[in-house]
Amino acid sequence: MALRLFDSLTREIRELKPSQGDGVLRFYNCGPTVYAAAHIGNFRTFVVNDVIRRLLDRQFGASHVLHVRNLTDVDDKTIRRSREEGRPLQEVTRHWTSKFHSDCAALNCLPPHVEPTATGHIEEQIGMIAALERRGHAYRTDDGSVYFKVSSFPEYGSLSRVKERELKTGSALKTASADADEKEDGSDFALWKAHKADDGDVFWPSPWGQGRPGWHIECSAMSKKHLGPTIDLHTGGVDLLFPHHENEIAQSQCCNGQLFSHHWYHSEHLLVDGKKMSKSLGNLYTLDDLAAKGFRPMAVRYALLAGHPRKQLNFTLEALPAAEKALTTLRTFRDTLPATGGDPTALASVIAALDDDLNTPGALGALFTRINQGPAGLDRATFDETIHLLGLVLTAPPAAGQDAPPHVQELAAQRWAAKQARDFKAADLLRASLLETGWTMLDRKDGYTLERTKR
RNA sequence: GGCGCGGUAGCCAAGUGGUAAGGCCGAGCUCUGCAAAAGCUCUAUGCGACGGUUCGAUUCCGUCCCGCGCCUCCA
Repeated sequence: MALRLFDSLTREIRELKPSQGDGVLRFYNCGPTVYAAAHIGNFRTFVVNDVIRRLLDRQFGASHVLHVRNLTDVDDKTIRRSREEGRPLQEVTRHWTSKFHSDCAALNCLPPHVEPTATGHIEEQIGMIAALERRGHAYRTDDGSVYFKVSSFPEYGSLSRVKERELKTGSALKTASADADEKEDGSDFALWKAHKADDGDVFWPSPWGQGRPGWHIECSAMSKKHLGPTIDLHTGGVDLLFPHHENEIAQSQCCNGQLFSHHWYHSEHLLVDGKKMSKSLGNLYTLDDLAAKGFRPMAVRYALLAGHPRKQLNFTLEALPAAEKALTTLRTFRDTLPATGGDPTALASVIAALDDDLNTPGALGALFTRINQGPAGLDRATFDETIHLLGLVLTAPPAAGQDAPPHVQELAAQRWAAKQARDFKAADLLRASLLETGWTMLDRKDGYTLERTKR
């Protein structure tokens, strides 16, 4: 079995394979803008990409996969944040980069092999822009900015079919961006942005004067530097399809004179309560928000994988208890398995679902279907190997109740004593008293634990 | 207005031209004094509506209704 993924460019499901002689699969995944804590919608994309990475590792061997995921550490949002907080840009982006890393680790996402930053590749970006200018694909404006001339690239729009829509709607597409006046054409986009007062001390020297790179060029430059001019797979969220990826194709191909990426994959958005997340709707969650409600990151990961990656997934808080329960079932089942000696192909149906355009809900369904047939013929090695592809970690939730207040501890001790004395009437009364304090006593084999009463 | 996606049980969600995976919830049962945990069983004559193609459609085609996303720097 080989991994087949939908390709946004050709709009068909195609097998992934390395295009170059060294057999290395070159994989570029558009990363986050580090100006705030990433929300679970962002993480849907990163978790999905993590599963892709794991499947690629499995298929081609970990040493034959090169995974690059960038950090956007300079743009309007990061600069605005820096100014609002009165802190240097680097300090802000370093902080949120670190937060992103710890969140990724909590979600058990494998780190990419290279994690380049936009500010770390200013030279490369300037080099590409200069090359585009030389080749007649870019032009300067009076304020010292440089724009990509979309009309110079006839294939522009092939990914998003933006041309079709423009032909039909004519002038219906309004250009709302602030720099519209400077552009020759509404579809042109910034490669280099001249320094403005709002940028403060964020600028670099360039052949066009002080300024900073446009957003799209960073991915073209970093991808080229770390993976070469032609890559095998480029991914991101659907919202990046246009204009970001469309612009990347234009820049890279006009600059390098060769195909940019053999395969494009876009994961769909996560909706919360039926709507796209937004602060104004109050339905935007970060991992910390959910942790505060008592949900572990692994439950979030499970919930994110419970929907098909190319379909909008409607996330609700109710999904998390369901995910926790499902993880418990998986863990409990795993513990009944012998270490080895089972059929190594026992879970082939799970892997087949993943290989078939990353059907994660189908894979989970296949997994539970097999589990419901009982443990016979399955061993832990095979089970773990399969679970590893999904990146699920099946450790038990931390024991709750150690922080019970003294009077609760006292009641519990009394009840335990009553039970040992087989005075069940007293024991039941004490259990009722405990419930009133908001705690539940769970009898174990050789003792008991205390948990906050659920609901 | 354009482009794209979706409407499957209380909730979430796969899937197929041949008669509906799975998870959660709920119900019953087993086992533990009780409770919890765990295990077992059950839960859509039905897949937005109406037409069409077909021996047969939830699955293909058409129309309609509803929801969602994108349309210049949002994963």
